[in-house]
Amino acid sequence: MQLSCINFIDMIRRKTKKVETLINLFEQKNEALSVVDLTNRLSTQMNKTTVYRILDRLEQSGVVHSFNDSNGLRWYAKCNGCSATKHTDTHPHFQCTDCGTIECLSMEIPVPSISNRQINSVEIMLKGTCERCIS
Amino acid sequence: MQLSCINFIDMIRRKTKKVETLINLFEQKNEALSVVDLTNRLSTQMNKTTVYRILDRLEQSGVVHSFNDSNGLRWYAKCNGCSATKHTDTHPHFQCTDCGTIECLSMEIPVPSISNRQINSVEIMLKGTCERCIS
DNA sequence: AAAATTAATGCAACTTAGTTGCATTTACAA
DNA sequence: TTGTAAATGCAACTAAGTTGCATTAATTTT
Ligand SMILES: [Mn+2]
Ligand SMILES: [Mn+2]
Ligand SMILES: [Zn+2]
Ligand SMILES: [Zn+2]
Repeated sequence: MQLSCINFIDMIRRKTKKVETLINLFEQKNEALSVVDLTNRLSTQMNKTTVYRILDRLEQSGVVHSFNDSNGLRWYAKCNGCSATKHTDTHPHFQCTDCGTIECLSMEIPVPSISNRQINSVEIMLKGTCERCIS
Repeated sequence: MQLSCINFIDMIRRKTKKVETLINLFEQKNEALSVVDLTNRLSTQMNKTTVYRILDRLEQSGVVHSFNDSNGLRWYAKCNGCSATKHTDTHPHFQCTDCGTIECLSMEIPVPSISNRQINSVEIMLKGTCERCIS
């Protein structure tokens, strides 16, 4: 956990305090974080533009990857084994329609190829009710 | 083609000229249409608010379904065998990162269930280069 | 250590997709 | 024809995300 965090910092240009703050949030749980949530939670510590830019840098470094949910909001989740040059972690996500939480799933979902088309990435979002909201 | 179009109109409350215009656009190709594109193309024929509202009604009627692409734009595509009460057509989509076009795919991609979670829908987006842009 | 360079940040203004309220018009039924 | 409910237009609004530019902080060079 702590080790991978250090690896993360190695990938980006400057390991500032604010960058560390962002990375630590992603280390805590195996959940994605929405930018709206992050800018709110960090509003006293840094400007929202800074949040956007740090997330952008983290993505380019292969630390996190981004996607949009069906409400049009942008989310980020930590990558597993990606780098600045190789973004290969395309795990599926699960969003609870009750609480909005997005979990990162470790399952592999095989996708068939399509003739005459080049598939570069696959985004899979399962939607339903999460463990907490189901009971 | 023409028959299914008539079925479509039966599902919604009033078959106005503008509603027919929208439905006809979806009948033409097996491609999804972005709301931004639609409001632009129809800007001389109807207000953008009307476009949004008609699409909303068409979705509630089971004529089309909506989703968001990774650029945060909302898209609509025609449903296959859905109704106001049963939205079961969850076909995957393919978006070309060159031209932006989104195709509806007829393939079935099996998704495993997750313990302690209720999966209600699955959204799958393949990204890459389409037939036209690949050559 | 001081100066020079480069990256990171804050702030305000901006862009734009999508929504809302309300007045008006159109469609349909009584 | 009259009454009622749905559909539409228009303007104002909301909010996520972006951009430009001045300032600050970190790193490198001398
Ligand atoms: Mn990744
Ligand atoms: Mn459907
Ligand atoms: Zn939940
Ligand atoms: Zn293309």
